[in-house]
Amino acid sequence: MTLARRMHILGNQTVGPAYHSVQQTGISMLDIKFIRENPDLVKTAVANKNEKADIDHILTLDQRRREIIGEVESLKAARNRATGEIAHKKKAGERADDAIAQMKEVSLKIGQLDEQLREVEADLHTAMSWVPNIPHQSVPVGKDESANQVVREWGTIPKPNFKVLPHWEIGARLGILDIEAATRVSGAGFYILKGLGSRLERALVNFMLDMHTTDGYTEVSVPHLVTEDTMYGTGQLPKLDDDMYRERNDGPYLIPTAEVPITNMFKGQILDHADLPIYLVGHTPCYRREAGSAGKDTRGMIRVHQFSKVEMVKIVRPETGYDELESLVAQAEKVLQGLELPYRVSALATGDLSFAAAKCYDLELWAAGVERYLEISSVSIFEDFQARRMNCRYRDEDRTVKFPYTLNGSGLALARLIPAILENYQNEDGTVTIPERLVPYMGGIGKIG
RNA sequence: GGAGAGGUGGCUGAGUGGUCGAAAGCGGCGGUCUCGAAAACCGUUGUACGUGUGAGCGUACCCUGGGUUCGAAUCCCAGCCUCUCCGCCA
Repeated sequence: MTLARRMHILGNQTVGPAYHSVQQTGISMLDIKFIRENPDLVKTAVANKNEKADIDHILTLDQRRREIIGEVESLKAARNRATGEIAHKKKAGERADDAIAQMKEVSLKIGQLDEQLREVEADLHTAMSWVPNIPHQSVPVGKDESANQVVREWGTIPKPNFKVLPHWEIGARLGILDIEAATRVSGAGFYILKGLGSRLERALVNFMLDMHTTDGYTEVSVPHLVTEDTMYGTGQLPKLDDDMYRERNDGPYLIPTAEVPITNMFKGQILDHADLPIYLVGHTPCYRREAGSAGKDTRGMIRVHQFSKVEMVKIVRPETGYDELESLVAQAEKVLQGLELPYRVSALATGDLSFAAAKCYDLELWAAGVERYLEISSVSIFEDFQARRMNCRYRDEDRTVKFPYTLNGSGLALARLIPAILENYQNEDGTVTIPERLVPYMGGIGKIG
């Protein structure tokens, strides 16, 4: 299931905290000016994404905000002038009782207006935080995944002349996957890999990290616990609150993907244009409550609360953004091609697109045992949506400060990749062949069983 | 966990209630000089919001959030973070 679908299931939204540390007047996710000038375009985007942000309410608050600012700032200007005069008089040894008394009144009024402004801005910010990113014009319009478009397929789907066992069965028989033990330890929705199964996961991680770092990505090892405003920065909050684990009530969150800590490394920073593009790759566990998906994919390791994933992140100049998206997809595909696993690439429809994404490709690979396509990678571009939320900028050659584009893509998710290998590389005698490129990473072992 | 010190512009670092968005230096940018470069010298150099067609004008920002005051980088309170020492520990 995509992030988008998971979010739709969540439904009821509660108003989250104010995310003060990132909050800045006027900057939220979309530029308030953009909403002001293109209300209909934004409304259409909200509808196409099956979201329900109230744009008219935002416009009203924005109008009110500017009215108050006009009023309070002229009062402040007057006060600043008077204050300068008072200072002058005091210095000259004169009294300034009248002016001080007068300014006392003015300051009181300013305090009241500031309070009103604070409230309006808090409301505005909350409302803005629920406005999703606008889909790119190339994204197919459609209410759900049925409108997704397959853009290409690679490899041929094998048609074995024997019954391929689902991964949980072959895994159990080979003694490399122990779902029961995982349930004993942690409850439903976990997996334990043993022996060559665990070795296989490690081999895959190393294979992928080696490939990506060879291709110019810098490997990072990041925290799995992050603050609330970090979650806000990449767009998980406020919307996905119910789908994430959290340490107590106001403690840090467990990351649902390495995208979160890696992208937020640049939160609040002004990068130099020479630093761009930034390519990073990291391997972390991903923790997901999977709230709302109870009863789906209950068997095996397809849908679990914790899984391992290699994630790629890019921070790039806006003008290169969509080229970077294509090369990022290609990078994820390269892993599957290296493992000789057949897959297809789909462009997600507007209704299947995640809250923060402008465009997204899913890589789905065929799993012979469960006889269906599994989403193994999601490659997205967020344009400047995340950069705005994080307040991450870069200084361009002309010295102006701009928002970069951010992208990320799985490269890849282990809890989908391992089942695919166990099923697609399964032999009639119940053994599993190791993909050729992986054999060196398996210490020369070419077959399990 | 205990005890101290501290968080100022891209960086270093002054500033302890009043024309302070903030000295100075470094760095950056522009210029003079040069065949070119370095050095030297001169000039310039924050971000956001509001307003205006525009030059501009106004407001806010010295970790964050409150408070005191006619007026806060400067005083008070809370929080976050950093550093040093002690203790504990993978």
